[in-house]
Amino acid sequence: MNAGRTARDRARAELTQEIKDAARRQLVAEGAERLSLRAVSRELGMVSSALYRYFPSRDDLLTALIIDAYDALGAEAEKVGRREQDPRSAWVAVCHAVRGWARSHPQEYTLIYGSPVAGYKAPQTTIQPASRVPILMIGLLAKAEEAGALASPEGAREPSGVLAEQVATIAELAPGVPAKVLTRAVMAWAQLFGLISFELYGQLVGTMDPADEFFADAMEQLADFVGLHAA
Amino acid sequence: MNAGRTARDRARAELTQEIKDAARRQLVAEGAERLSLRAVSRELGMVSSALYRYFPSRDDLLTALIIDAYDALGAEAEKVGRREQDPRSAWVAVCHAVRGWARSHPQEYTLIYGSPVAGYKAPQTTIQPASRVPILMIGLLAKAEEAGALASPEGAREPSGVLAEQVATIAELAPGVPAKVLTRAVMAWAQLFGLISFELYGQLVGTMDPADEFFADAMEQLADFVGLHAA
DNA sequence: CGCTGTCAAGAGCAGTGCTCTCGATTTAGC
DNA sequence: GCTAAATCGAGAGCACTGCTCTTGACAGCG
Repeated sequence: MNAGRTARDRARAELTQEIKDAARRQLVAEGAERLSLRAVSRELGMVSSALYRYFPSRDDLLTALIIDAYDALGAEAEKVGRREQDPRSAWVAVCHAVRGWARSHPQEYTLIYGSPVAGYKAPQTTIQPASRVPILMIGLLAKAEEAGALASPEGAREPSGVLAEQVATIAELAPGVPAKVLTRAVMAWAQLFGLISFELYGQLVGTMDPADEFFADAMEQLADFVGLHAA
Repeated sequence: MNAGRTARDRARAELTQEIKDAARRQLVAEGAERLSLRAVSRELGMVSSALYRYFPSRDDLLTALIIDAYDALGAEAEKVGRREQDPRSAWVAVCHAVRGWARSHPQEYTLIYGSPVAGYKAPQTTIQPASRVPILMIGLLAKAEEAGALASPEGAREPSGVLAEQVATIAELAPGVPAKVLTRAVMAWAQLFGLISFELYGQLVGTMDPADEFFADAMEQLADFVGLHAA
């Protein structure tokens, strides 16, 4: 469990964590674009230039927070998903868990699923933690398929051309799941985040807000849509 | 067409428009949060403090741009919608128009449908232009219903409780359209913007990107989903 | 003509990200 | 154990930002 060999290494690791924690507090309180290195350094009682020994730029600090946020959401979703036996229940529970996490961590949600921070270019290191939840949900479809509890959607066209190739890359994660289900899964994925973003950013005010019942209804319909049988 | 009576009034109206135009250029080039009053004033050859005679704050300038963006998208969608006879074709065409506008005006799209700018609170004046597109799409459903071309979705539960009340407020815009269709319409609305945001913000990279075929397929399925018959 | 309201300009405040230099301290190699 | 190298926090400074306040000039109206 010894993080580093020398005292300096340990101190560095600890301080790095403290910086991230202070930055996260600021993020939660003020939002991503108001996250200020100088304010973080003030909170830690150090001078602003010292921060640059730990994070080369503000964007790098943001990247660290982004990865942490993806991992936190991924861990939460996986935990909830494991609790359910039946794939459909797990799918619906994961959807509700994602919404719950987004509502209790709106700034972190915005950081990863909102519009990108100006001038910020996400590095490759974020895509692995970013794919935890989608992989989890695709996995649930595969599990349902194995159990024979996945219906192939009616009326949907069989993907062809470029779309068929794209679906094929996803299909590697879920052998046996029909292509028509996979395109619907991506639709469902976007639907989930569209609804959450609308709710969080006030686009539903005046109509479906508060959205608890509407969201629950939508998630049931979405589970039907991707072919998950009701238990 | 005379904007103001005195020369001063006319100059003021012109300058206000010039400020908005310069600000929009900056928005397109740099993004909303990098929009700088000082840079706008530099471009116009005036001093920064003079801008405050026209827009009391940066947020007020943003509000003006937001309203313009909503109106531009709304006008575009309405134009495309009018070109189509059949409600389903119009619905699908409007969806594609929204995506097209978003792709050609990503910063303006982000301004109105992305995560809110930090500390910015949208004033009431934005909600009327914001509702042009949803009202248009609900109207298409009502038109289809009148023509007897709207199928009531199977498998969907009839809304009850709070949800039923919420749907009732929407139903005033679309008399005759079944409640089950209206909840699906809101889902479709969120689906559309979820997909566009995913595409714009790189969440589809590695899977469905480029998204043209996928988007087209999704929109057809979505039209089915809300009960619009294929022509 | 003179008053009043409007205007652009400029200085200034408090804040930002980031760079560079400067001693002090710790680590690592011999 | 001693020295050279790496690392560290501190501080000054640059080029920005939104915004406020004051000042002096000008236009419009009675």
